[in-house]
Amino acid sequence: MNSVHSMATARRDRLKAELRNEILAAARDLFARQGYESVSIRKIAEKCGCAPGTIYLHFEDKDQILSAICAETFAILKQRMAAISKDSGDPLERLRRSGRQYIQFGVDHPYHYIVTFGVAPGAPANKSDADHQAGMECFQSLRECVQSCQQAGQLRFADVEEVAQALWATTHGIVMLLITKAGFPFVEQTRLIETTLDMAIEGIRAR
Amino acid sequence: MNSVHSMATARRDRLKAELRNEILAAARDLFARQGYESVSIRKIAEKCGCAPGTIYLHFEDKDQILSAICAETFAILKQRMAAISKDSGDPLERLRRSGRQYIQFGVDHPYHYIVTFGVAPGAPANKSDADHQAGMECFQSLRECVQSCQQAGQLRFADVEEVAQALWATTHGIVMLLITKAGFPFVEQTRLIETTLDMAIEGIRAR
DNA sequence: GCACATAATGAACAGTGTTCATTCCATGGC
DNA sequence: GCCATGGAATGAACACTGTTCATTATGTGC
Repeated sequence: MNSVHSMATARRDRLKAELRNEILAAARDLFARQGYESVSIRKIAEKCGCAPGTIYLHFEDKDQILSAICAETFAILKQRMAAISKDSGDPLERLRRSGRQYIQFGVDHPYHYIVTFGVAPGAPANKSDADHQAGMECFQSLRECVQSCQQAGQLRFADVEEVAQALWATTHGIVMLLITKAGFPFVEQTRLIETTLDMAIEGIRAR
Repeated sequence: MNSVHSMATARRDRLKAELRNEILAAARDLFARQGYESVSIRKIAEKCGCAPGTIYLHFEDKDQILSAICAETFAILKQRMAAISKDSGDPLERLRRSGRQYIQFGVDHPYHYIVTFGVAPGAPANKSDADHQAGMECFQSLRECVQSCQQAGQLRFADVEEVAQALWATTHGIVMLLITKAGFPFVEQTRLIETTLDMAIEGIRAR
């Protein structure tokens, strides 16, 4: 074979990519239904009709499967956040929508959120840089929203970075609470989220 | 033996409680250092010099060990929070001190905090009632602080529970961020904490 | 038809949480 | 002192986990 891009090679690659997608689809469904820890490689293999070992031809390890799913999902979040940050209208209201979007995303995709933002401190070397990169890009949109609020003179604070980080803490906090303390008798979720957003927005608004 | 409370029985009970505490101590240390998932029953058993099976004479399962540790941490925090909630002075300022104390506790005891508040999701049917109870009691002080703010007419919101939970989310968020994202280029820590507290307090203050 | 490269396999390995028949041993009665 | 008793401790065993790797199958190019 003198060419790397023969007809047959292309076909093989397509088939390989197909199985990869089947594995991802199976894993996505099982993770969402039963949680990451409860889903074994063998369960994923069975669901997509291949042997356990085969999965390791497509993914380095179990974590990489979750990472791949996260990458997909976070691409969506990044897109939504970026879209909002480019909207017109009152900057503070844009900031509120941005926060709402962020929180909603975390609540809707708890496992993806945990992997990217909720890693334990003791873990050595932790997750891949790609995971962090995706998360940081989402934060950038929030930063831009705060920036435009300040430029419109609507901020009570001088330091944009400071406010952006405080807002991140707030939204991150409510997501983590709702995710990890699901058993706690929280007030109705939407109402709690709106109150938190209101508190945060009114807390940074210029007087 | 005609009495259930003989001298010998008391001694046996004391020895049993001692081993229980040794197991807890070993588990607390290992969980904090390596994380819940990475610590096996056998590792705990080895560290406190007993057989794996012995642990199941003192705890129903691995989750129950974590629950017991969480209870301890809740107790410490509850004590500190309760002390502040009984202080005198401006209610909103008391609330600010309360939040500061909570955040400081988390930052000072990152591993305990993580073990108690940062557990992964997906737990089937979630935690025991004992965990809920401990959490409620700990949260009660914050609730009381918010309550007295409202009674003093200093609250912009009507629902005390709602505000208390939103404040919890905010403080929890900054603790988790500072702990789990230690590598992120945060603004100077004290300044970030004070800004966040300021944002929250000003966000709920009556106009 | 044959050789070759790659994909797929599934048994095997070291680990996990948990169980349970067995052993140990301090205690109480004689 | 000796023995029976009952709870505490054991550790082998079970069914599972993520992961590896020698082996097998399969589609491709000549």
